[in-house]
Amino acid sequence: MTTPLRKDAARNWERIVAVARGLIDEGTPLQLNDVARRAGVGVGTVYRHFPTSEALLETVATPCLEDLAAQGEQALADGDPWQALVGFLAHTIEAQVTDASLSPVTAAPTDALPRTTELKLALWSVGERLLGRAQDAGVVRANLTPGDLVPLMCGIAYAANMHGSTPAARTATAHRYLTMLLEGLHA
Amino acid sequence: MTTPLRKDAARNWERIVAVARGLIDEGTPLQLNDVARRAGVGVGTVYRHFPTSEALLETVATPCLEDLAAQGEQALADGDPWQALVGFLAHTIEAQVTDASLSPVTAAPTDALPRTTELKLALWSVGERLLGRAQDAGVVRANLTPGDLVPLMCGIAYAANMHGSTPAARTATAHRYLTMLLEGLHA
Amino acid sequence: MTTPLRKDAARNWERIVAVARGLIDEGTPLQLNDVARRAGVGVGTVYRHFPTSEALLETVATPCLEDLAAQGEQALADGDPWQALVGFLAHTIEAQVTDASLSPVTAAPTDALPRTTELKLALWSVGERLLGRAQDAGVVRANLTPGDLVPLMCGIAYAANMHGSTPAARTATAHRYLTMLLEGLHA
Amino acid sequence: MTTPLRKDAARNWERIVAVARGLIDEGTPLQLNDVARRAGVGVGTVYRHFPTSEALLETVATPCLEDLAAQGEQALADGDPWQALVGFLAHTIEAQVTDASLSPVTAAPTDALPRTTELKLALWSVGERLLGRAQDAGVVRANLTPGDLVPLMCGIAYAANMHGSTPAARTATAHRYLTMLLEGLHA
DNA sequence: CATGAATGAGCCTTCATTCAT
DNA sequence: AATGAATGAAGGCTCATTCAT
Repeated sequence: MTTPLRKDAARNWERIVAVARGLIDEGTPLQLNDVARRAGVGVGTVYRHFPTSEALLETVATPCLEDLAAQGEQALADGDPWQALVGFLAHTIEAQVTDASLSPVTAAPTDALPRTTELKLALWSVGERLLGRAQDAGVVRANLTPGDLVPLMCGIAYAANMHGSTPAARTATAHRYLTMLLEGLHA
Repeated sequence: MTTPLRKDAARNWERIVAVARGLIDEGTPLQLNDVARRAGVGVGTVYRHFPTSEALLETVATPCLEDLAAQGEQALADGDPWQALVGFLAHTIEAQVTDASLSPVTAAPTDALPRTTELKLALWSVGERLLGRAQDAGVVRANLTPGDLVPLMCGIAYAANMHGSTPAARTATAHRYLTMLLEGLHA
Repeated sequence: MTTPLRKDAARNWERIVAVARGLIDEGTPLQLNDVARRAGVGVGTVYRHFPTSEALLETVATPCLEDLAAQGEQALADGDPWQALVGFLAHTIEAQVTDASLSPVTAAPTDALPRTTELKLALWSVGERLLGRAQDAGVVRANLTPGDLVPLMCGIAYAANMHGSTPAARTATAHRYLTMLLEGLHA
Repeated sequence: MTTPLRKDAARNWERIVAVARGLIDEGTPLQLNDVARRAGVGVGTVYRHFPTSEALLETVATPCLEDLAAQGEQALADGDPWQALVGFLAHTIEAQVTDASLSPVTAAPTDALPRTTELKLALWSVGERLLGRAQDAGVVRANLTPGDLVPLMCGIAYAANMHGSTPAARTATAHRYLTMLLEGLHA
């Protein structure tokens, strides 16, 4: 139940997040001073909205995480447990490879924003359920546990990022690696 | 044709590398000033031996890389192409997961020491030959290329590090992930 | 269109420039750390106001350069072309000999502040016009070009500084040397 | 009465001076470590021969100073006092403009080597005698004192160095400036 | 709420000089 | 005599964070 922001405060918030998004996309390290300057806003303002750079980073990543969670929920409605799981995982790594804000957030052992923790849990839970369904249906081996999903997706994204230099190449490689892995898991 | 170091210089070199090894193991960032202080040596001495922290890092990583390369060569002598490849890859991720100096060196697009480049190339070449043999023998699918090996090993190590907190757990997980992947690649 | 500084910022700015002025006068090399300490200000503050020591040096020199430029403009109003030129040149070397911030700025092939470049150009232009008038009036030989003025003034200042140790002696010597030179140029 | 150097020591001495000469010519700052490395000699050796970089610099400058002193002595034999003085001064600035080791030595208020002091005095004395002869002969105004000669030559060299970028241009300019000055002094 | 000036710890690096070998 | 490793003071600069305005 957050108090709605004043109109000008909201505008600043938007600007800051937009600038941060841009910096992350171009691989520039997130420095709050820098963000403030580019957003045409005082440092203090940035600090008020985002006490740490992690908070800002997580804010940038949030929409993408929400998207993934939503897609996971939809996947649960899919009649084919195998397709549902595979589709969800494919979405996941694609996001990881495409959106540079994701890896650091996923890898961080601790979160700056409660919302991030919430979303991570949600994703974990969706994965668990999708995996459970698939294993119950006998289409995925038993030696894969819910806790493996996130690390494996991150690992594949990491590998794909090492391999390819253009976003397109990275996406293609990520899918290839995912397929290899899934073939080893398909029962 | 490196001139052998004077005895005192050698002692300092050893100390510095040992301190660096310790810092890396405990996850402390490698700062040359810090290294100097802990090694009980002037900053200048560290800089004389290692012009950059990358050079020091690579020096720490070198023995491990040499080991891997040697094991790879031995694997080539193995009569079973599948076992040879699998064994080599297992050694590789185990090293990555065990020795914190390895990942940054492997991931770096450029090397500080020529020796590092040499070793990386050697490892790449060994991997290529082991993979080639296995594919020629028809035991590994064709959709895996030599260029995939390094990224995949790094990715698995990354995943295993995310998953487990103790070295032992990480090693076990890494092996499990490798096995999953290999099952998908076994022809 | 410079935004006027906040009151406290302005006070720091003044302090810093004052300290720099003092250091230059006593021949101490300008080191921003040192300036900060003496001004009772954080290093960062100095760096915020003056990104390099050259910028600070030029800031110190600016008022003097502005003065010279103004005097040059006034000289252009003088009815006697010879007196106008001589007067301007006399002011110039006097300044060079008196104010230690000037020589390094004049000698530098490149400027840190746009304002400095502006002022140098203005001075060059005034000199050119004064010389042109004098040559047109036939009171100065033709073998002197506008480009000679700055080097010659600097050279005379340099010579006067070598010769005398007290400011007064240096000023006197500078005038004497200027006179010698002008006698060789008077037509 | 210096003890003659051992043959190898002499060879090192030569090498060091030659390297220093080169560095000065190319405008590189004289750092004894650097000199040692380039000369293929230990730092200690350089320090043994030249306790400070000034000593080395002066050693490099010495032959040129000796040359000037010799030319001054010859000039004293010239029947024409004006020509003798002018020729000597011309040689002097030409040397200053051509040989980068000279200005710092001439400008330094204190010398590292006794030989340097000796040579400076000799030059001063020659100048004084040449000037005296010319003033006695009534061809040079009285308002020029012996103590002015060195500063003026240095000042002209300084001016010429500011003006021209190639050695040839600098030499030409230096002569032009000298001529201007002499015209003002010719009686 | 917003601003952005100020802070200063902290890291990096160079270089003159010494001294054990 | 020569060597060159070692030293560490000294200076340069950045950046996360605070707080007066």
